[in-house]
Amino acid sequence: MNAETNCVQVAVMVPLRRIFSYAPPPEGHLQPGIRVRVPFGKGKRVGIVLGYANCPPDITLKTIEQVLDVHPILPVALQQLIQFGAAYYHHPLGDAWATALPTLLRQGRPLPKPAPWGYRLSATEARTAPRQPGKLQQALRELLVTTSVVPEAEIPKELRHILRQAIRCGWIETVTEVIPSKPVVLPSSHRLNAEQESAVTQLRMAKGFKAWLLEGVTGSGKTEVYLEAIRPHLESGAQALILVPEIGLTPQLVERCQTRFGEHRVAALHSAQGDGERLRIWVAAATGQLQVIVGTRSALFVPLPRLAMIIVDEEHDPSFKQQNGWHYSARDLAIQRARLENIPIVLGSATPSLESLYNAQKCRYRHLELRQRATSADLPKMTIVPLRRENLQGGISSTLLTACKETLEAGNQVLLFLNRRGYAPAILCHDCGHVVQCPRCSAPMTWHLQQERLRCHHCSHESHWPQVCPACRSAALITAGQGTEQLEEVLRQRFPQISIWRIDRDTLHDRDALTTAVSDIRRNRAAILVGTQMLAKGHHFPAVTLVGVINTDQGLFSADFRAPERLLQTVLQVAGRAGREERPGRVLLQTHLPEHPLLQSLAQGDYRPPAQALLDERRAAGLPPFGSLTLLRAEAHQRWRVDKFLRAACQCAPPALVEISGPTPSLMERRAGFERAELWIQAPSRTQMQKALKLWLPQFAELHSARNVRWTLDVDPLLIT
DNA sequence: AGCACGCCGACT
DNA sequence: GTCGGCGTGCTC
Repeated sequence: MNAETNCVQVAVMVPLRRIFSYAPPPEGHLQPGIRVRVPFGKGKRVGIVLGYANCPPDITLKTIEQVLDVHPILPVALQQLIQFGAAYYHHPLGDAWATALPTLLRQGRPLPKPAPWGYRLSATEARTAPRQPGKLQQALRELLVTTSVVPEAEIPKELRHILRQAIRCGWIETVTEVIPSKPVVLPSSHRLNAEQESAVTQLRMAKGFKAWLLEGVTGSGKTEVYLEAIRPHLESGAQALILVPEIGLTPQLVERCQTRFGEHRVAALHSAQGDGERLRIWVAAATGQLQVIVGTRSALFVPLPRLAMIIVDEEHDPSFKQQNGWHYSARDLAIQRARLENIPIVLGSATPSLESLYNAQKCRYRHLELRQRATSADLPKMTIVPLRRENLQGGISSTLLTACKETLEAGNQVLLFLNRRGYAPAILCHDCGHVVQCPRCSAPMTWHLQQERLRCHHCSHESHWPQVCPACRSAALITAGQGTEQLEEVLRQRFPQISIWRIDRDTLHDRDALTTAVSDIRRNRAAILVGTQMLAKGHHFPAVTLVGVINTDQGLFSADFRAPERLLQTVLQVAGRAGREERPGRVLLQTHLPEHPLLQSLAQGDYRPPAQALLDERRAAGLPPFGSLTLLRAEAHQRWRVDKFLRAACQCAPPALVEISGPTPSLMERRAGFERAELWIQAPSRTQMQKALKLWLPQFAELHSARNVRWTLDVDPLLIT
């Protein structure tokens, strides 16, 4: 045996930062990217072949038990993407692969055969003269004689059952691979304005890798630009990938793509689908049968052999960053994928992340702007409502109540945004001030009136309303603060005749609930919508002319340095719900800090000036996107173990490359019964950060104090929780 | 992450 | 006398 081929390197799908070696199977040479089943410990695991290596002959290797694929399960570019992403986020390679593959493939199921793409006359049949009885048979034959392969989608419905019969008889055969048929000319769309036109033209001219930031105010028709930019690619048979932050946004976008490009060319891919359905779509994408995939984070890894363009919609949205397991940013890795596949990528948003704005300013991205709303509706007017000395009812000022009344009387709709579920975010003792805490987290319990339960929003803990104060035994416990449930209650008392919808995770249970609610709302006249984040994203409510932001101040005091940025983005996002169609809208921002410069700037209605101010603050503080940030988080049942580990990690840090602060307790010191703390690691550049982590990580992984401590690295963290 | 081995409390 | 708690150690 060749010295270089005596053992196979396998990334086993376990969260271990190691590659395992196995003796080759009798099947012969295995290409990188092929799945194998290997004996591992007591059991068996699925792994990915990485290549061959020269192993010392004295160690005994187990043998690869089963080769699961004939060809690599992912094309080379995606293999490289996973490799890159695992290295960049310092995550075990096998686990990164597990995250990237659909569940059934991860579990070792064979790659299913693709559904038939089209049909043709079998070789013998094509030569013989037509002799099929019956009109339908004759029609089918004529259809197939004129074209070499007829796509599934072009077979008329009434011929379908005859087709199945003909396949059984053998005079027609199925074709799975896509045969690029005559060039498709897709029906053209409605008119673009000059800005959209110019953006589309530039995007269509892009050749090879190039990143674009498409910054367009809400209602400026970004989606239209995406669709028109990918159109020529689809017409020539290529594919496009559209990433969206949440499942809630997929149905409407998929529908829009389908009406324009044809139902059979477009599919959604997201976690609410069943494993089987997901795999079917994955295979159809991988064989080129589907041309447009609209998907959430994990759809980034779907193989698309003729991929021509990637779109990341709402690129600023934090959902693109995975919060557990492999902490990757689908937006950042999408850029890497575009680079590896040498294709253009578009990041779109009305409120781009400061990272992307900065990259655009540094000319790393080409900047496209849409300043006009596509419909002639004006941007809503924003007004600050000072809350000091206001008489608040369930958190609503009389100013906002009056505005609601006027709006409803005019037959229009009101949207009230409050990013807090439940009835009250806390309950406290009127006598001693004690706040009822979750026993397992350092967070107050939220009161849910309908279910009559106290719930912790950070772990699964629930309890009932306490009889007496746990601290002083007083019975005078009262709710503190307002959640959406309470807001809804107050509004029902105030406007008994008006329909009120509350949209949050507590009122919407299944995945269609939001879509149903949205269409109900659209059919209604005067109505009030109360909701959290969920309501703010993407949906159009044409009759909404008043938006009230109940608790604007929430984002101004957070210890998370990104909170003000998110505040800007969220407020402008909800503001964008108002005054679409031809009705002018207005937005009222309730605040105790009316003079706050950020709010003053935001109230002008433009994103850019306040965003630029925040960017300048970040520069001064040396925070991202200026310099690179990584968090080393640790948690354990005992606080001393956490500190001991983090201090030991500090000790062995490569000097001069990075600046370390901490250990500091996490924003939420206790969560689900774990004590948590973290180290802040800063470096002047991403490159330098990577260099340091590469030297550092293997060392602290070996630390004695690392036992009993769960630790994770979060490179480019988004939420400081 | 699993899964086993390994030493100390409340039960048939 | 056992059943079983989760501490700790390993997985080619």
